[in-house]
Amino acid sequence: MRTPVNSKRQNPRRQDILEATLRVIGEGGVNSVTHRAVAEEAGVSLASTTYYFDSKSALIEEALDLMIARSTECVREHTAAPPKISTEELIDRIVAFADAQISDPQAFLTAQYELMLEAGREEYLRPLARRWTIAYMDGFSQVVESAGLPRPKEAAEIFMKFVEGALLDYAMTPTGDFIEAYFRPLLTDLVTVWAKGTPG
Amino acid sequence: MRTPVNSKRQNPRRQDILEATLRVIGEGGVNSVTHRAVAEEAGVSLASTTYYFDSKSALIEEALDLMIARSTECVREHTAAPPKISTEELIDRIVAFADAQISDPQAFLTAQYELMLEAGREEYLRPLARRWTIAYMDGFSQVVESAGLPRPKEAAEIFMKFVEGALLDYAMTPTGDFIEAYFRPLLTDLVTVWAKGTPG
DNA sequence: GTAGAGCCTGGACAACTGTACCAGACGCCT
DNA sequence: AGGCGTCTGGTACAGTTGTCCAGGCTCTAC
Repeated sequence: MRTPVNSKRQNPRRQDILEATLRVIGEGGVNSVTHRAVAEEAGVSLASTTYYFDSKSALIEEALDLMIARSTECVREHTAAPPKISTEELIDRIVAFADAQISDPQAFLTAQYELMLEAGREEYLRPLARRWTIAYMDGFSQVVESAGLPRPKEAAEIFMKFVEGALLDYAMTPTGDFIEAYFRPLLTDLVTVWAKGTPG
Repeated sequence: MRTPVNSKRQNPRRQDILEATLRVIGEGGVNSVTHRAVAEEAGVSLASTTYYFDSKSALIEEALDLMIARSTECVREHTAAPPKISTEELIDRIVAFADAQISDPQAFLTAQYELMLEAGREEYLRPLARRWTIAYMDGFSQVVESAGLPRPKEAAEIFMKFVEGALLDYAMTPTGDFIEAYFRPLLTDLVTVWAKGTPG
């Protein structure tokens, strides 16, 4: 017996298929994923997709897993902060995060929200979605705490919901200068009001 | 020539099909809509769905139209307010609205967000989605103004995004006492902080 | 070289899809 | 009664889908 050179799980072709799947999801949504569409996008044969993944849902689940991993990484990047930052820097960081979310192939933003909705229906996606929410929440909590805002837990919770709602709106109708013309002013209002108006 | 007693557009069976379509959307998402599923749900023959609607997308579009009409009605109901209300009543009204959104067949909540995402992709849904956003925004603006909060436009914008984000989270992982245990406290924080901490 | 194990693919299959067609049933007017 | 639109259910059909499998390929061990 020999050790397989190409272990199924880390075969580069397998990765290509996953990437292609994400692209397909981004373009047409989770439900536009078909073996054929993915295979064509990845430039591999149809059977490859069923060879590397037990079923379509397995493929989708793993693709979403990958997406979440990246999204989580993105949150961490933008929220990892030194112990003390100013309110202005807090705002900058959240703005930078939102910007990253929509600048990256805007597709993925939509895909994230789609996953959340799908998770409301499909049991097997719940853990994934939950993991994602927690990572989000952790990041926000940490950065808010670093800024020394009063009642950081509530603040993080509120800020996060606001960001989610705003990004969802953007996903629906992408507009030109969303970040600077719309998002930053509102976020600034929200954060400064919270910083000044909240009893410690 | 006679005027048809049963104009196609207001035939009760037609309405049944639309209602059934909404139920199907609520249960399995927009993409789970098939002529056969709708026909079975409505208890009519397969051909009826193609008889009353030119195509599947026409059926879906009209169903979403109906959904939006109801959702808009719901917003109006909860935000129509006398010229002067207290901050507490503002909170109560928004809470009541959120409660209505999730208590009604929770399905519809998911369907609304799905529509928003779909609108980001499909041109033909944009007008629908835009109409919906505007109605939402109008309602929030009005009720916030009635409460005499400072900078009502910004407040409405922020509150609405927060509500959207929170409801989206609920759609993802419906939890027991969402409204009273989670939503109301956070909203109260947000509104009172805004009311007290914002320079007029 | 040869054998054989793992890797990959073309092609097939049954299931399901949107849509169209048709023969007839119902209700209403003359 | 007769006749004519309105409506209904059954069925057909072509296209797409997920999944499977038999066989071809490549590489290693001998």
